[in-house]
Amino acid sequence: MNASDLMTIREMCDAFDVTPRTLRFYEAKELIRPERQGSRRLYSRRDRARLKLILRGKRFGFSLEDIRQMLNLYAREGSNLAQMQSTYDLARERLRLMEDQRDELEIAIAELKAELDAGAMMIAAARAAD
Amino acid sequence: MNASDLMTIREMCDAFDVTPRTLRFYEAKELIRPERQGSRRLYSRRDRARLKLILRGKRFGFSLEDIRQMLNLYAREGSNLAQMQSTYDLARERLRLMEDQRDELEIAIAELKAELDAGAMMIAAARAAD
DNA sequence: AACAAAGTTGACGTTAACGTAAGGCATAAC
DNA sequence: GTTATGCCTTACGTTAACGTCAACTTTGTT
Repeated sequence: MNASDLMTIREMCDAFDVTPRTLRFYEAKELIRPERQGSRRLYSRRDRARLKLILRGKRFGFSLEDIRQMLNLYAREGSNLAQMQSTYDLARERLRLMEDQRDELEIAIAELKAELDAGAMMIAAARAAD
Repeated sequence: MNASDLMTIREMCDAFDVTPRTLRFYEAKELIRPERQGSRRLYSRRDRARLKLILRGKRFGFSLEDIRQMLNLYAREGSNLAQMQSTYDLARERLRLMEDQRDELEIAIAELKAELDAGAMMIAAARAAD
């Protein structure tokens, strides 16, 4: 990080634990827009903030396309009510999906555990009969 | 289901809520082996049992390849200790993965909820200032 | 000047689990 | 006999998020 607060692609990769390919990919998908010094990309503080949001979105299970839309809404006019609302709705929907997924997972875990208990008994039986 | 207990592909689809493509795909992947009457597939009780196991495996998050191996182990010699053990190990590993996934999901849900609460307040504020 | 290190732009490859035609028998109904 | 189904095989298409070259240009180092 130099005086003007700009970072090279490698510094970004080290800082956020991503590959150059990933950063270029996000740029191609219009999720970030680093400035250029000649042909080299230089990432500003703002770019880093966006990347943070992107990575967080991914942890939440949003697709890059979802994230792009939310970022654009966010950026265009921070105070547009309708846009904030639609971002909000999107997030709520995602939350429901995540909760459903968690519930299904919980059920599957319980079932698999039961299965394993039964299987463990069968293995023990086979071993005993050996 | 006729006298000999065999079902056509369509009956199978209706019974298990899958598409013909799916059944043929599973067959190509050597997960099921329906007999033929001419070129037509006919599914036996045994095939249905396997399909049940396949679908259950999918709910557990196993890949078709995992499932294939487990079915083969299961079928070859029901009482081979080493084989049962490896199936068991695979299942235990999968269980761990599922539990990890559930935990991460739980965290992400909590984070997203917090985010939404904050967002809700901002929207409310914007609406009030409107 | 010469060479290595870092960055750039294409562009094809990967993975899983099917979807989706396209074109062709075959059997069942009318 | 012919239309209407139903089934068959073959094979390319799909989706997401990058990975993995290849072939250059640019920059830094000695």
